[in-house]
Amino acid sequence: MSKDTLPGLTLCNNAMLRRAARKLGQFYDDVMAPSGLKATQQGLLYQIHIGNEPAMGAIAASLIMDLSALGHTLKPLIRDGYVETFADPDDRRIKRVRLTPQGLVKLDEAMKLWHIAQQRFEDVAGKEQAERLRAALDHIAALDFDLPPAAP
Amino acid sequence: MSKDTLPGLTLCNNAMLRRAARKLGQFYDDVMAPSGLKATQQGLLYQIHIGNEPAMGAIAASLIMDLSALGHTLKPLIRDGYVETFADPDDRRIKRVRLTPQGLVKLDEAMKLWHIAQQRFEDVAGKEQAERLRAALDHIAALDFDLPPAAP
DNA sequence: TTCATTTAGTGGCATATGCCACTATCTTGA
DNA sequence: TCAAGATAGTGGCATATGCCACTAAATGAA
Repeated sequence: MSKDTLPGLTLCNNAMLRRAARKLGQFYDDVMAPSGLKATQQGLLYQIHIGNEPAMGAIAASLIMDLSALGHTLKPLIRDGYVETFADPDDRRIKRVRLTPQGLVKLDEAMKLWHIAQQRFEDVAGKEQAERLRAALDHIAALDFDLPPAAP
Repeated sequence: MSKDTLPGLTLCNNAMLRRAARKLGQFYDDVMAPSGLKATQQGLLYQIHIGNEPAMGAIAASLIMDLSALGHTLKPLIRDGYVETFADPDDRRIKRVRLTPQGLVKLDEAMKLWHIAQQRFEDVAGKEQAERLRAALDHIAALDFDLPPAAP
């Protein structure tokens, strides 16, 4: 196969996913910029908000994110006073997370912008398509890629 | 609306996209680990390979990636001797990129692993579904979110 | 030709994410 | 009860990505 006829990156599921994520991330970030939050941060604040003072591990699990990555991502939000953590009294290994009052205010502000971005996306991409896409992405996130171990 | 009944993050197109990207990225990275390349690096090497000594701007455009981000991402690959750059003789602003011989060898090695990951993904997710997903993602990447300027 | 404008990249700074080694806690089995 | 093993997070290091200010080079208009 000559190099000139090689298929592009459109064949790689992972590459396409990342590429679309960059595109959409830029758009959502753009719209959210006035709040001073990135879309990822807004999403994280929201996840904390809807959780019941969730443990870090629980947040990481629902976002399918490495626990240490979550810790890093949380740092600027704690530094800026939007989030605070406290040890679970029943198990001091567990660190729980909650929004501060300012965090709640900031989340409200960010959610307004999020709605704008979300609406604009669905206007452009189509509401049905967006819904199907989210379902497909949720499905992927739930897949199990482990090879079944040889049954004993 | 009570906090307990708030919808989860499954409603945000961007959050779902990032979440799926983390999941799939972890899987592809896992499979590619023996090559010492991350999936992103393999994708970048491939993109350089199929291009005709592409300019940095051209690569960034096809990957929908910030030009400076591409520059950063390229650094470890240059440091490890897989990629080299040279100024375009006709326009010295332009910097072109190509694989070194070792880069080509490494890409071959990585592509073998990529095929395994890709195959496994399509086994688990379904070949048809994967194809539809890639098409949907490509569609999103091509969208234009700009609000139409008020017609003069 | 000359200077303003546009184009292509770079470098610095900041967030996003992951892996690994290590610490602090719980849990459990002897 | 106590030591081995499992759990939850942290910190360090590395890559992934973006924005902004700045430089170099080409283009275009006066």
